[in-house]
Amino acid sequence: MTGWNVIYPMGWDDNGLPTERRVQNFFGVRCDPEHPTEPALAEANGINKTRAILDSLKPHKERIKDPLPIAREDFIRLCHFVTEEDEKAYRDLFYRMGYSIDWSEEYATIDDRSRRIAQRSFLDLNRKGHVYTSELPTMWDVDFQTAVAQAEVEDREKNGAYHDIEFAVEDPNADVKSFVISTTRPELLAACVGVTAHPDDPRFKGLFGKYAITPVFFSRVPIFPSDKADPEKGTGILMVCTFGDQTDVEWWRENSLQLKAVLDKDGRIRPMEYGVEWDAAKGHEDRAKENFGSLVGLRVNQAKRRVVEMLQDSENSATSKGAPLQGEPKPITHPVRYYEKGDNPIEYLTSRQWFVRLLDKKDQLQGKGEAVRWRPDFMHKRYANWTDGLNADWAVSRQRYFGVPIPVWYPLNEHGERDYGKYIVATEDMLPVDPTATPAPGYTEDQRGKPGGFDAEVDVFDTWFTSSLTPQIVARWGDADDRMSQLFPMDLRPQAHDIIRTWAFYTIAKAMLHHDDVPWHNAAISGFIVDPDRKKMSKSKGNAITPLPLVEQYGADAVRYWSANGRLGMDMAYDETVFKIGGKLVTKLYNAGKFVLSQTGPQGDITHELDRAFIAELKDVVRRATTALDEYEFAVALQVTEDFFWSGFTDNYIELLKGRTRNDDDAEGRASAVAGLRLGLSVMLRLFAPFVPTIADEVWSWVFAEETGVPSVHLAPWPGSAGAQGGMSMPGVPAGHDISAVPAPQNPGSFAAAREAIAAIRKAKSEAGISLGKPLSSLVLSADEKGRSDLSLVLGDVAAAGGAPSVSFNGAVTGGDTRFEAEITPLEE
RNA sequence: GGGCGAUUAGCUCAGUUGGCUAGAGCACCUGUCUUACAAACAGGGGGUCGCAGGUUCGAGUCCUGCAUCGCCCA
Repeated sequence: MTGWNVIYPMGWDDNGLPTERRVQNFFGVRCDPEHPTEPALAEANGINKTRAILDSLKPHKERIKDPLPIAREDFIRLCHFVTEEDEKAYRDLFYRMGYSIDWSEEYATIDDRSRRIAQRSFLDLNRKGHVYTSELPTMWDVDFQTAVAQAEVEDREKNGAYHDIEFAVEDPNADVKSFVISTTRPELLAACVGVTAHPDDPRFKGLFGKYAITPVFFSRVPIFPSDKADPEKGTGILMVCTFGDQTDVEWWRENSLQLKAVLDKDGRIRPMEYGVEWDAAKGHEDRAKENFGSLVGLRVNQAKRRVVEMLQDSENSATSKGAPLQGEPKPITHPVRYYEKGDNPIEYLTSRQWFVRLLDKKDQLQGKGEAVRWRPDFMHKRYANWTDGLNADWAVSRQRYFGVPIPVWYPLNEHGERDYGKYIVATEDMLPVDPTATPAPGYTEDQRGKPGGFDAEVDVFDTWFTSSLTPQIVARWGDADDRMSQLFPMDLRPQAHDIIRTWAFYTIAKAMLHHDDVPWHNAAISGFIVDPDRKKMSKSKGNAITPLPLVEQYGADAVRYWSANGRLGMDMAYDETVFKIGGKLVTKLYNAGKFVLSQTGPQGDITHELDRAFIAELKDVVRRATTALDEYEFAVALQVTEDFFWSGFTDNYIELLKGRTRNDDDAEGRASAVAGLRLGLSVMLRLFAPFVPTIADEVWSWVFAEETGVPSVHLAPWPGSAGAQGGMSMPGVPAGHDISAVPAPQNPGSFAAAREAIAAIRKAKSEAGISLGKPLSSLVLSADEKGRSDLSLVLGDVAAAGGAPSVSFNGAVTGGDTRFEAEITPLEE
């Protein structure tokens, strides 16, 4: 409407765990890459057919209890079926909501272009030295069995218990022969590789440099000082395990401690011979081996119970002073880290992953964050705080199936072992590529898995690795039809505040690493719709609402009206009355349009003072609404428009004109009235068009479409706009629809004065208990000099609207808060 | 523990750089079938602006502290 050629693409983020989980639950299957493909499944062309085939392989009831393993290829096909269904539902909803999306610009993060550009991103990062693969302790979800990134982890307040456990000091000559540590995770005792306390803590100063012996497993571990140990917490001395948390990782690294990985990728205790592969104090080897053996295969919680039992056995003491467990466990609540989509706590496992180097670029990332205009401003703080608190590089590899493959292979040595240092990256011409299906450059397929041959990376990218490229995907970065120079950086990223640390952050990071630029100039951060008690909506709490039933009940315009009331960055309490108000606005627009377009009369210009004064106010409304929209303050624009529509246009201007539009004796005044009404309606429809597009376009279609040759209000020029921008073609503003062509009134206060006068007359009629349409035989207004002067040019309209033959004046209003007061005499019947 | 936001009428919310008697819609009360609209219109009542200090001629607005709620992070 303002003449700009705007791109508004639609992208579907269909990679990732939620899709996989839905497929697993919906079909009763699980992905097993070792499993052969099922030919029948390849024939399936949709959900129903697929279910029938699966039912013939294994009944549904049994599959739900014990999921059917299927090949990766088959699994991915099912993922596509599910995402297609979901996307269809959203597409239908967005159509009904009237979003002006360029549907020809639709893309999905799993489609060929997105995969190609995501892999191109990896190639570029690799070329620039920003990626590396390494075997490191990483946050791991034991249910999904994948690495997760810092951004995907959240703290949850959980019940736990401090267990006080006695350790022995190895040195027989030490002053202190034993000490007690306090831990919430006794099951990690077998992974204990050190003990630490604060360097200034007098209780433990003498121990530093000596060794401790753990109970139950009789492991010899160093005692070292650390500033990070809190003397106030627990007993002030604690065990370091591989790995309980991020601090353990740091202690392990800084002190070159041993690695005792006790947990397997599925969250169970690994088979390992304590006292054989891992040391145990002399004479205790068998005991250590037997104790650990009883834990093998147990889940974390089971292992915890078993270790606590063993800690109650004095035979397992390292000091021969009775049971190592001191007293009863003390219940506490404490924050526990979870993968945001997970049901069991995060564990720190050592595994090989791919990383994007970000920790060394915090300053640059802050600079780019400052170069983006955040709306509202304070949202920038969220970004800055997150960037400041980064403590790990971005782990981008995921041990999942439905995602963009990492385009990498590894050469195998003569023993068939991967040489990770010499990894092979795909070449540009291969993209998109699935390395498990295509041989590495320079190799042939028959060398796959053979000594001296190659082996494919099976991991896929984190879903954010692709969705952080949405500007580049839309701009087709690096493709033959590249549009980067026109579309990058983009103008606006609209998104909610919960994904500043992920979507916004990673998108800024990628734009910086690839282009040393910002991805967009503005970030408009919306709040959430919260339930009437201001609680976050969630499916599991049962307080969530979905838009479609509301669209069906109240109409798309009412739903849009409601959402347009939300201020950027502010949560909005769900309030159904707002839909009703939106519905009333739609009805009112319909009725006002019907009335205005039914007024006929001689053709003519807007010459009357009242009409020009009304248009002058309307110009101001246009100016304020336009300014607000320029600042992304759409709620303000709507409110300014709506206020004037009700109190300026329908309740007053239309009412004041009803006399003149029917006055056969004043052709010029009548023509001016009809023209003023129609221009007013035309402008109001265009101002409302972004908010209530359906009714605005409906009313436009009745007369204006044909009259102007502009078939839709959404193609009509924005009131007061400069016309076509940047080479776009726009229809000119048709005669009678151009607000700027109307001359200024003689007195800018005319319309306001008429409005106040009519209010005074209404008040008098209301207080007299008579109908507002009741004709008057006399109408006397009290007004001061200024009031009389402001009214002088519009008296005829005021008298007609009041139902009086004429207006006479009295002295100024004494007291009160109005300029005008009316004395009325109803006409005798 | 750190950061951010919010707290204004019964409800949902505006209130721009400090400045007339703090506003809107809904709800409530009263009136009106009025030639676009009764899913309407008109009139009216209703607030110690979370609390306590401070700055100022003047504070819903600025400063300090506190309380409550929410979000983000540790």
